Amino acid sequence: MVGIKDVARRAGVSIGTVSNVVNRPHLVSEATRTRVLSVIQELGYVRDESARQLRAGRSRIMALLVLDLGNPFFVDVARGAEQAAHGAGLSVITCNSGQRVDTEAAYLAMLAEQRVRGVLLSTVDTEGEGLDRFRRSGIPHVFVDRKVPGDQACSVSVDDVAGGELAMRHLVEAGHTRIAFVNGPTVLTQCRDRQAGVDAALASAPPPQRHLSVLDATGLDVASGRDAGARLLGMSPRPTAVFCANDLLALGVLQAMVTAGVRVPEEMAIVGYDDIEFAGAAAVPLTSVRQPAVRLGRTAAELLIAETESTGEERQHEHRTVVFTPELVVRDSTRVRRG
Amino acid sequence: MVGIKDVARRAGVSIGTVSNVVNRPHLVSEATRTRVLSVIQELGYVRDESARQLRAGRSRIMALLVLDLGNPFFVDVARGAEQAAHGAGLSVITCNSGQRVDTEAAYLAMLAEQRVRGVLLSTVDTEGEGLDRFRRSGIPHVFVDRKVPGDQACSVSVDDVAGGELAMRHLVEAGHTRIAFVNGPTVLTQCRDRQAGVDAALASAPPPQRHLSVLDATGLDVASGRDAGARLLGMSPRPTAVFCANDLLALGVLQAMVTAGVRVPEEMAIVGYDDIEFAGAAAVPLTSVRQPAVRLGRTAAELLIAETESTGEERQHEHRTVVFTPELVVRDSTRVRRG
DNA sequence: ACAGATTCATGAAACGTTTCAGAAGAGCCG
DNA sequence: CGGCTCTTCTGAAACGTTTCATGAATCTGT
Repeated sequence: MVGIKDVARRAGVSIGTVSNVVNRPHLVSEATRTRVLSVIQELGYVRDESARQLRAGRSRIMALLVLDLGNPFFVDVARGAEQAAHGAGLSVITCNSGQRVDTEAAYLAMLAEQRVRGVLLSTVDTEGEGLDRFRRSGIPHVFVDRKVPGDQACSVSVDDVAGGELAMRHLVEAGHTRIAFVNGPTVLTQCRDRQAGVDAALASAPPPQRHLSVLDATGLDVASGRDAGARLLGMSPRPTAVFCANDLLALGVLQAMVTAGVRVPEEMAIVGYDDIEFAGAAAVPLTSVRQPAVRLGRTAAELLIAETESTGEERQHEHRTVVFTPELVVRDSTRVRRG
Repeated sequence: MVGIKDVARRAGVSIGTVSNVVNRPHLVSEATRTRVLSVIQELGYVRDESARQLRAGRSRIMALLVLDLGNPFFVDVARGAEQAAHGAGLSVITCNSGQRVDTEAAYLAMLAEQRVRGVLLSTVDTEGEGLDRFRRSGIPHVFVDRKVPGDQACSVSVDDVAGGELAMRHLVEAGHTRIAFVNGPTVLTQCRDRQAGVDAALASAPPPQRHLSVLDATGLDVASGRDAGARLLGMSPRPTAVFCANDLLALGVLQAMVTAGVRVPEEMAIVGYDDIEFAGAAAVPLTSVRQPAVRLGRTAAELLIAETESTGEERQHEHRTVVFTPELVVRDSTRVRRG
């Protein structure tokens, strides 16, 4: 593999000069610069980033570790992060843990060894071994979609308690009294918070008393939603409304209802969460709690960039905690149609 | 930042020994090994991968460069690739070009500088500057979802011509004579091939003559599909069936139809492509051409691993070209319902 | 007790860059 | 012409690992 030495020899200059041509072209005379560049072209020289990084000390890569790329919500987060990162001349690499703690830990270890410039974290783990070790590695990081005490790290999130409340209040106000909540794995703070919102909404609701059934789904995907839907169908008395922790779950529940011939929303109202693009295109367009996903990713990346820059120059970095507010988007799945 | 030296000093051994503890533990006595490990633990030492890679010569990262993560098809491809890569002890990083040629070129350059172990390529570019330079860098790579002559590189793809033919023949057999084809950007070979399949199906169809309108969408996403749907609605005489190069386009077209009150499939039959999970959950479940996405990714990664291993030991590597066959999944969007 | 194996630890070279102090030459001023 | 400054280039020292030849110490069998 051709290295900087080969270029130097061939162009009849020192390796320092070649390096300057690549990194600080203004320090090199027009003549030598073009000569060196043409040799680089000719030999197909590609700088070895590991050597560069070893010496220069910093990487130009920002990583994004997400819970599940199968959820379009996180794809939007990634989009936002890329916008901001590219603006700052950084490349973004995405790592998908698929909500597996061990995969997540493996990625965290890899990113730490890689000495990435910074990492955007959306992890399952909140205080396990893997995450802990990573945090001690000293690599700048920002939590995405999880609120974290401001003295520990920056974080950008959406108020999940408020979101859960929004959804449940909507169902309560529509007059439902037997309501189900299909929650995802409660190891996820998002799921716990949304449930807290649900509970709060019910606690503050005016009489009469509502009955809430909580169904725990095994995952946050469409298949788990179908399972939950089947269980829902078997209940008696059957709830008349269901709030799902996630649009994917909601889509699965919806499929189960459609297949079983249960009319939505007349016999079963459904509310999802995230307002992914496919929610509005579903068999029955889904009412959902919208989160500003792209903005979440962009803001997180901006915070991360600010942090990596500040730690270099000033001594101090003040962690920031940004919390966005979710918004309810009402569609047919909870709206009894006229006519 | 704590390095191998610090560990060595603190444990009272040489740096070579520390390295052995980490990489070839069997060469180190039980006693020193545990002592060194506990120091590593205590100091929170994390190996610097750039130094390691510089010396050891090879990375342990496989990259996947995809056209568009917003398309669940590619997320499935990524899933498959991860399965195979993890099996071989490699980490996968995903880079999303979003179909922008310049972003793509930037990622390719980054991956080359990074001296990644290998790259799975799903690019817009087929013979541009960026891709060319990357290929000359000598990093092993396998083309995913694009067939490439076997003397150039390995590739794993699905027969897009056959897929296009499958879809169009289905519409012809259902008796449609005014048919539209909503195609994506024709810079993509996938789109060109699917169109070729469409043409072939029409050419070989028995009389009467069919009329085909080709609409070029600006992207391969839902929004572009809505645009195309609007154009479709404005045509007169309006086609009675439409085949979309992509499920996302199809979902957009479907939305436009539903919004305009055009009944699907009675007034407008729709066929999509990819059979993403959301296709079956759509307002009207979509007929679609299914591709084995996960298998595509897995096979490609396996080929890549084989290539990286063979070039090390033997001198020869025989490029392989794998082509899968797509399959038509018929759903309500083309099936006139009984009753 | 001794040669030969075996086990374990060491020290230094190498990997391909970046960076920096300084040399060489050119241009300018008095 | 001597002393400046400027521009341009050089050579060597780092960066933090891995790896390998070498050496010291212990074990094995006779």
